[in-house]
Amino acid sequence: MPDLTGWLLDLYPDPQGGVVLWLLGDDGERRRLRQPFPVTFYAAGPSPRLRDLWRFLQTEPVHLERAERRDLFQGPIPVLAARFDRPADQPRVFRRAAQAFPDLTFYDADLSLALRHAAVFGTFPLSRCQVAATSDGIITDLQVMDTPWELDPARPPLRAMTIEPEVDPFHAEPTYLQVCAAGRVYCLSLEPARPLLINLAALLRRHDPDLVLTQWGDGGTDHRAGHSSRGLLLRLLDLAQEWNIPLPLNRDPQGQIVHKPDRSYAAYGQVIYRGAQVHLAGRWHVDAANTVMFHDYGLDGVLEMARVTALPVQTAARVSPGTGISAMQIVTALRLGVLVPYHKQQAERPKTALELFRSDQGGLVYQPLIGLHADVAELDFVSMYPSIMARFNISPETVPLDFEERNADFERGLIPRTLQPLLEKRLALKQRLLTLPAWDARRESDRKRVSAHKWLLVTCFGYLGYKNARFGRIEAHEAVTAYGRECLLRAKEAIEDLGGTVLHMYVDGLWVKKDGASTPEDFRPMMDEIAARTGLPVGLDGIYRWVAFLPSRQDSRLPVANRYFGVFQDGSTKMRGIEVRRRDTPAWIAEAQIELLACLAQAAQVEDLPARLPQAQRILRRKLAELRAGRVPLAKLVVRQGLSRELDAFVTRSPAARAAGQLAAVGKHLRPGQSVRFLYTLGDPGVYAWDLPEPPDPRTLDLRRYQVLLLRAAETVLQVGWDARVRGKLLPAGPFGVQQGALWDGRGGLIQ
DNA sequence: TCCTCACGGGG
DNA sequence: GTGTACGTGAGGA
Repeated sequence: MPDLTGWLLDLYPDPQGGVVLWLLGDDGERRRLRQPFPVTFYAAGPSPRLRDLWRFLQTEPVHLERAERRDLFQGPIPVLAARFDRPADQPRVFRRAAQAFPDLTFYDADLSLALRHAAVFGTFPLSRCQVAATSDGIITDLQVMDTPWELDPARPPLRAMTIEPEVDPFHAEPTYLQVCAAGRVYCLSLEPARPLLINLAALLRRHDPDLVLTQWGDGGTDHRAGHSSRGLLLRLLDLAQEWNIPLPLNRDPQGQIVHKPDRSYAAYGQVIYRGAQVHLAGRWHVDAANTVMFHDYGLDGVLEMARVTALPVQTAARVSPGTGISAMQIVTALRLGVLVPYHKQQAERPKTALELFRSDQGGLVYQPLIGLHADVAELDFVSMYPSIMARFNISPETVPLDFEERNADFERGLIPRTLQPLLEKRLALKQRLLTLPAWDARRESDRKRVSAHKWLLVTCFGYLGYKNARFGRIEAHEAVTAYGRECLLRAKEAIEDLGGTVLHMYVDGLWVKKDGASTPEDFRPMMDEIAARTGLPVGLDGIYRWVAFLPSRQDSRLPVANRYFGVFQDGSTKMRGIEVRRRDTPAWIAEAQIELLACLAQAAQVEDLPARLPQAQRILRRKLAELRAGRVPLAKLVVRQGLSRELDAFVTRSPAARAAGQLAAVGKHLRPGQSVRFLYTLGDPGVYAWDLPEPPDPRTLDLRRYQVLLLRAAETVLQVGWDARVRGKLLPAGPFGVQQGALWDGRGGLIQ
């Protein structure tokens, strides 16, 4: 076979030995190729125990030898190397070894084949490959011609097919599938099964898609049975078996369809639910309804995630960014010849009081000056924590060193090496976004790629602080936050030295005022000075015409960090920490708050704000009238809240728990991490779950409850122009005079 | 008044 | 096949 060039689509273990690679050739052919690819895991420990392990493994299909490899912290150590010509055997043999020798330390033992391949050949999903292969498809040479860091990689002519039922199976039983391929739409009735299967199989054969994009193809929970269920794809395969009609969902006839059950886990201080997964061989299955942050970064973001992490597309689509950055660290380690510790699943033990005390030092927060402020610049450090790790070479193996020492020439750590190209690519994409004209099709795609990078960078920091992480170390985590605080304080000094006032600081942002300064150029010297004093770049998020830092609701004399809203010079608004930003705020309330703020935003300067109040009051009265007249669509009044635990584990029956209870009563069991939707209703139990079979009765709506929610949200934004004692008088700065409830009479009525 | 629970932040 | 920490605010008891 002559040399082939094309894009790498997929890579997985070959049961016959080595790996299977799917290549989308420049000639448009999809080829299944095979490549010998031995993999090795290592064990370290006392010599007699390693000899025992050697004897233990002798009956297995493995080559054994003594060797020396580098541990990240200890440097070179003696190890027993176990090499497999058939990577498919490695997980099973390792499990046996780990069980029999729990006292030994294992390395490179639980690594995905794609990452190992990436470390050796530089492959990643959709990498441009040049391949020499024998006539029966065995690769003899493989060269990767590009890197994950290209801004404009050559776009492969991917074929996509979407398969979706017409409704979410959680809400109703679907009756047909809508299938789109090559610009055509087909509707396939789910009943009867025989023509469905024959037609779907024909479509799959005719279009032979590289990507099968579904809604609910993965599945999730079976709400009738209360356990994990078979999603759309598995149900189709069940049917195919029942009717004995082959359904070629897999492109690889010898490949397995991999099914992973659903689960709930704790992450980021909350519980997350992940539905069951179905992975195909030789083509990708992506379930848009079961893909982490698909709405945030879409298919472009998923492909970008796969490129930079080297995780297979189907995995990249479903894992959290934490796993993505971890994958990148693993590849870095493998390339450096550093051993990757086996990742034990340790139960998290409660932290001791000392640990709690130690970890108490997070980002620096400087309480804001409550009130309205004009001509305020918001300066943000760009990707602060990742930049600190890269700039000051903070990595588990390089801490502790103090701030000044950091500038000295130390060997680059594992984490900075991993982050550096990511930071550079993100910056380059962001810069290009600023220059691309609005009509350029690359804009949307770049935006999504930037978003995917952001999440990788953000989680890298959190991951450092997790004690079970492969390359985590709490001291490194603390070093990052310590540097962050140091940089923020240096920035404050720089601002004050140049005559500015810092109104508020929050982890990586500063809100700054300076007499006579109102344009970006006016703030430029400050930014340059901050960059010079900290070594980190700062960006100008914008200059507010006016911004309001809100007081605490519990005690209006106290400021709270990060509750504010304001209007930039270009007329756009920014809000943080208030009702609109919360996922559990009903759409109608959020829209009202946005409308009220848009009304205030028409004030070009602070002095014009009081004149906006009559208009704001009219908006509010109109909203209330809408509600009372029953003209608000019920869907816009739905509250959506996550559930952090199983139903019987709730100590207090919160509205969300009561709504979940109603669903459970009709057999729809929600698992931790899933969310429940409900309306506030009159009487007991005060809520009505949105997903109950019977539609809610609009007459039972708790209108007073919604009025309270509306007026509370209105009060949050209107207090800037409203004083309870001096009606309509503006309070330009300093504490607001408004008290909680000043706008309304407590019974849902508006104070006139 | 105290306790429980959900949420934010990053663009 | 994951991963922070902490403060605020709302609702229940």
